[in-house]
Amino acid sequence: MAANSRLTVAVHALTWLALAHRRGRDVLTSDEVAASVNVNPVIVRRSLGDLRRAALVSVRHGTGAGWLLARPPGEIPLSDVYDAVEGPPVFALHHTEPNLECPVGRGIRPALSGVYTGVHQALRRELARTSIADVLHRSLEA
Amino acid sequence: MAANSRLTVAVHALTWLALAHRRGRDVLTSDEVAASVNVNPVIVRRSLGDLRRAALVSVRHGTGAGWLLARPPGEIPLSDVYDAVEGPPVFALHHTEPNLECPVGRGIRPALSGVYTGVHQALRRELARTSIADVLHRSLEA
DNA sequence: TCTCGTTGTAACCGAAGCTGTTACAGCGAG
DNA sequence: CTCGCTGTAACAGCTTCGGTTACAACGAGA
Repeated sequence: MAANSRLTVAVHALTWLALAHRRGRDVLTSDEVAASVNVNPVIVRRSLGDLRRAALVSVRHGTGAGWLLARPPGEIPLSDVYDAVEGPPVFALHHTEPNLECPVGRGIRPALSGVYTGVHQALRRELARTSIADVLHRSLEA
Repeated sequence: MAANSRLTVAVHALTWLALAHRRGRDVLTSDEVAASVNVNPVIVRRSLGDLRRAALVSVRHGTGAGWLLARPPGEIPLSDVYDAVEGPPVFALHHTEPNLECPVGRGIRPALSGVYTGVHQALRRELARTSIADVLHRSLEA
């Protein structure tokens, strides 16, 4: 379980909220979401907490508490979900400074930095092509 | 040091080999490469070992041993380097099977799998736009 | 055939991240 | 005031990664 499943958990939770909304149940508790994703409720709360900070979901306290979508599912691109839950970038530069007496060591960091920025943008652009509504639609037709 | 710097190390090593070749020194030892990247020589050997398996570099044993590029640097796109050294994909699906009694749990895995495949292809397409020769050129002009 | 420098790996350590779990304070509708 | 759920801290277990040491394998040259 090395690779990140955070985006998967967040998308699953949002998709489940979208389906519940379509069925007339706006509010779901983290236990209900956790039962579908099949992870611990605390994981769901951590994930939905990130999404709340990004204003993708709202939370209700007190009796009848739970989570609900803050936007229509068609207006939630996966790139927004990625920005909300994903931390460090895909590739890292050197963790120890390269040898600056070597011409390559001096100039390679800005060169690679530009490449990695382009990769990150391409990744977000690809994720932006799909919305939560798309994921829900494709999940139901399977 | 969470994120992967494996691609960075491999590209740095190949770029350094390319510059050495241009200066008339075809063969470099892993100690020489490690001195520029500023990492342990074993890390370099592990990385160059991956690149050798992908036929991007050749190795010479015995006296005057070391590594040399197996292709002109202009014909080594970073996507090939990525394929050679990078292991698991960027995103992971659920590590525990989602609840199959939920409609979302049943259909979301193929839906997300398609999205992640598209992201992976976009990432490789972006990396393919840059070659080792490009990285060397941009490093020297900095 | 012997020497010697380098490659190629295996084994282990420490640090860091992610999931999973328990525990508990905070909140608010009723 | 009660009660259910949120929000978060703290800790354990697992995995990955870089770092390091150690050693067998290899081959050009003497």
